Amino acid sequence: MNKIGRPLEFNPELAVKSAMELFWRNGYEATSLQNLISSMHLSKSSFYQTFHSKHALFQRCIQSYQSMLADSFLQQLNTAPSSKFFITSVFQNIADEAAGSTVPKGCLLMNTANEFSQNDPEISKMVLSSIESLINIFELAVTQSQQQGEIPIDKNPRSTAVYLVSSISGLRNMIKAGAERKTVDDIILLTLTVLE
Amino acid sequence: MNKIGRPLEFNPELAVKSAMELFWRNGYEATSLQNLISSMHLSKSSFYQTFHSKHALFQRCIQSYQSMLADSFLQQLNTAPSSKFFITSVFQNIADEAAGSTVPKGCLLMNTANEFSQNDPEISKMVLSSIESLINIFELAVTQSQQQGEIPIDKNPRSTAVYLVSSISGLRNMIKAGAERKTVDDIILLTLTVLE
DNA sequence: TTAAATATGTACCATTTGATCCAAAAATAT
DNA sequence: ATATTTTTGGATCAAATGGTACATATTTAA
Repeated sequence: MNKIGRPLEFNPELAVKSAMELFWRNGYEATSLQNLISSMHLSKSSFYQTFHSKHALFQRCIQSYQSMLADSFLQQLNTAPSSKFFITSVFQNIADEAAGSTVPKGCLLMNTANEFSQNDPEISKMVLSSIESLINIFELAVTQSQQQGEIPIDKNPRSTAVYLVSSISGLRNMIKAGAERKTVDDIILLTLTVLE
Repeated sequence: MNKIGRPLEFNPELAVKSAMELFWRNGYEATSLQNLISSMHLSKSSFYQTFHSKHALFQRCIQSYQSMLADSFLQQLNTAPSSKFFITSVFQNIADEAAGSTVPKGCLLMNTANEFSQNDPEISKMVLSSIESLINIFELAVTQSQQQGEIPIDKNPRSTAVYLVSSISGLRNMIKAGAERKTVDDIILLTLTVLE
């Protein structure tokens, strides 16, 4: 199947990525079409022809975010010295958000859950299933870590994974709220005692 | 000092309360002036004369929310059979959000931290100090509970309080995301093991 | 009863919102 | 070179945004 007609002057994947950055940083409502087409470097007509609507683009961004995050986690898990090391390093990386100079963005999935709550069925469904897939990764990590003798065998992997994801969400909230580094470290310390 | 002129036809306190409900449920951006004056039952001119701007009203709502929540917590803490009972019942009450038929609203303070992140200095400051005051209540509860012999004396009250607030925030996020009741219960169970 | 003070309703404001339309430009395949 | 296909820029859209102006209504104090 050959391409016909004038080719795109922009990279849709890259455009989605910069849109995702905007939504991630500012949320759905607070991101205007102007903001989007400016940072995506495309015209309004190209925008609508390619992405159909702000809402549709947002869904695409959520999916892009979810797969980006899942890939990153799985890669980290595979290359970590141990599965428990992976878990702790996830928390440590988040803590660095609190120390960083840039405005903390949190997690796009949780931000979206927060902004939309259950008011947009389509979005809700995507967010929930995305979070579910992240939970699965942590469940895998916990199970592996138990096999590696780092986490007591009596802990339920699924429950532990859900707890970790919930904790991460809370931690990022605290960071967004402006919690100091010490506070963040205290939270992480206590959170991880559950794995012992 | 006598009142002069035509008296108000509405109760400002009550109006703030219904505005707070809206902001709580939908967030700042997604709540329009139309939404506000409709549910507050007042005209645009009365709105601006009394509350000056959407932004100013929002700040007032945050303050109202914070004192409402603090009062409620302190009252619950004082009437609870034990301080640890207070802590666990806070989590149980939140869990009921997940079972309830209404759309979960989360916590206005955390919702706001999430929506604004660090982009509005005035709001940020208010949110952070409000959260701080909630942390203090939990710190008091932990200290009392330690004196009552329910929580090990080696736990740091402040760290534990911060952990609890962070956990609550995460839990409410999960509920907003649509987590099932069983998932919510699992999270709570693990979260509270830190107090043992 | 009159003057001062305040509240209210209506009309209005510029700006921004997300979205559409269409003519012109550009690239490909034949 | 031409027909086809597609992109692009700019004009335009109605609706909604937060906010203001002002004349009118209503109440109080003197």
